[in-house]
Amino acid sequence: MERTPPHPEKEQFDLQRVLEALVDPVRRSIVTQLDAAGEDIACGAFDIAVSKSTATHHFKVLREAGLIRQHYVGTSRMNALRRTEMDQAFPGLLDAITPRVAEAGANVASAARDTVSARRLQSQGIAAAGEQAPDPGGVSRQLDGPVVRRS
Amino acid sequence: MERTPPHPEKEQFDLQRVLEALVDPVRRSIVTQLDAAGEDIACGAFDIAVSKSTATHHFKVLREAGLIRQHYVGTSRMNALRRTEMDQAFPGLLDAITPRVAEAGANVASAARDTVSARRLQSQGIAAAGEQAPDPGGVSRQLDGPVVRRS
DNA sequence: ACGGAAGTACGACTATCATCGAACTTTGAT
DNA sequence: ATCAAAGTTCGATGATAGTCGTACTTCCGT
Repeated sequence: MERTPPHPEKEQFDLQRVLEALVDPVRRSIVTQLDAAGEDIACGAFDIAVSKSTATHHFKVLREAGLIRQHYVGTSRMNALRRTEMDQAFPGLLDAITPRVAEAGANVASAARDTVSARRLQSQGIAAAGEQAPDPGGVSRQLDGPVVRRS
Repeated sequence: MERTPPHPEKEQFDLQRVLEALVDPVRRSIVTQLDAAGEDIACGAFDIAVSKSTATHHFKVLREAGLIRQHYVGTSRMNALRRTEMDQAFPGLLDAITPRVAEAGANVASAARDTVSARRLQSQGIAAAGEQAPDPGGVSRQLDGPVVRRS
């Protein structure tokens, strides 16, 4: 491999694609973790509750939307948030969906209140990664095997 | 009827729900038109290329996400953008997805570049409402009959 | 050279959702 | 009273996208 996968240019960023990428809780979680870390993170080092193949899919969607930049380091694929470029393309967007850490007198209902919305998560058996999710099933960080799909 | 449908409180706004509402091009177009108009608009007065029943569905999703407020005036259902509340709940979000009208020296790639993404639109036979969409099919504003679905 | 680690690719399965038409309701004119 | 306008509700349908497992590829130690 070695050859870095295709990344869109900043000028080619498409709002529709970006939103489609960000609407998925798992992908938004990836973006959030990258934003919080402030440094590159390997695909396998994320706290997400999906199988490897599914994770690959999510990273691909994020990359094609221009949200992350990927490059290899050994067998590991590192991911970096394309903060600056995204901010230039769609000012305020990442800030809006990134959990705020309690903003002084500001409203409480920020992205921090994003409980990773149990709704679709429950219906698909996804364990809420970080946040304050109730996590009724007790699952929260599987090692290798993906999430059990009830029903 | 008369009785106004259920609207979520500002404190109940959920990022996941809001994003799911905004990811649809038709719904985002509705929000955009409301934002541009600055005043209430009746359901039937929007420039969207879907049938009435589908439109009803979209308005419901927007309302349940807290993006719009609906109330009856005669047989017409008026829609208002809940700008202030949304801005308090998720600062910058609406600004980020609302087409900017060329912002001085700022980057060009703003939400204005959202060509309503032909991608899924084409695949579903949706006519791009406003914007600068190519609109290959020539359809752009159906009176009553909805969009033809090719294949 | 071998084996494991880290991902990717591919095909299959499901659930969701945008869409429509037809039937129904409500309201305001005529 | 009647009618039309404006929406809603109710299935049905079709496409998309998230998910998984298996098989395959690459790279790095040992």
